[in-house]
Amino acid sequence: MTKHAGNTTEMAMELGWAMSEMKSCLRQKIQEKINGYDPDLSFELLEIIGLLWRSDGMNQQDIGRIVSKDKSSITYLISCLVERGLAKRITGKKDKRNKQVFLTEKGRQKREMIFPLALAVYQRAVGTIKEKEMQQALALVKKMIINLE
Amino acid sequence: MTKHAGNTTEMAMELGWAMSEMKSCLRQKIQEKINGYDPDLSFELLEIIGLLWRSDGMNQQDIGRIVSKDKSSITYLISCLVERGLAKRITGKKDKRNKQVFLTEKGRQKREMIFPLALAVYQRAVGTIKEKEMQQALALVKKMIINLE
DNA sequence: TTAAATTAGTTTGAATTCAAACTAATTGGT
DNA sequence: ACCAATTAGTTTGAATTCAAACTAATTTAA
Repeated sequence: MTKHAGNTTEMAMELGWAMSEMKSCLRQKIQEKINGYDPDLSFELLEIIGLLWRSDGMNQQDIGRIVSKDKSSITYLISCLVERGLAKRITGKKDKRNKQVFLTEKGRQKREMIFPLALAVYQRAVGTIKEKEMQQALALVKKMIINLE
Repeated sequence: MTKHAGNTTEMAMELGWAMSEMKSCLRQKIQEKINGYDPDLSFELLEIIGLLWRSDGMNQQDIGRIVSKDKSSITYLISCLVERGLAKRITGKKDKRNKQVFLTEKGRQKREMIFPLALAVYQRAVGTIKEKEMQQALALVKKMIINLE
């Protein structure tokens, strides 16, 4: 393998670390903001309820696919949301194996206060980055995922 | 905020998901390969010992900074490596708060077999992606991190 | 039509994670 | 010189994570 190709692989490892750092920063910043309003809502729970805020009634499998968590983790986190009265599971009529997760009224209401806080952190992360640049980074990460499959 | 800027923030969220997916894929692929040789070495432990393979004698704080894990997680993972006879802690002479983590002979030997496996997965992820493209993605993620600080 | 294979979600067990509080050591301010 | 503030790492507790095995339901193959 050429030195050139070696550099790209080296950068891929650095990208992995940078990605971990970015996720860690986002998580801390967002958690800090949420704690002021709802200390019982963790960043992990927010990832799930955030999906429901944008698309109520998703099934567990789809939720797991989007956030890339094991289905047993999804079961655990959804149970936490249910325990907190923020969501409920409804068994599918057509396929009883399927369970759709819907927001409760309380869960919907949380959106009003919490979503703008999380959004603001993402906006801050974006700063002056241009849409074209973000698009290219997204496409590259997706390409790497495809290469791994 | 303009629609344009809204799209970039939306893409930043998608980037977050894609990054989680990529990490999950890397982790599974690498773990599969390692399991054939050393089922006792998890991907998480590999992240740490991998750093030591490239830079023996790092202190715990620096290790934590690079992989973006809480210092208590670093304590836990290093203890696991020590338990497995792969690493040892040496207290710094100049600053007794500091502990450097060195590989044992056994830990060094693991590199020979394991490192190429992990490297191959990264190489596969890179595929035909060019150095310039990877560089741009890395720069963007780093910019987002800076924007969050 | 029946049975095997597959799928969606749950349970279990252990590993990994982080926040908070702690100890011990060093640094900085007076 | 002394003490407060800070730092590096550890401990504790609880949350989160995934792999494996499970149950129940659906799909596929014979």
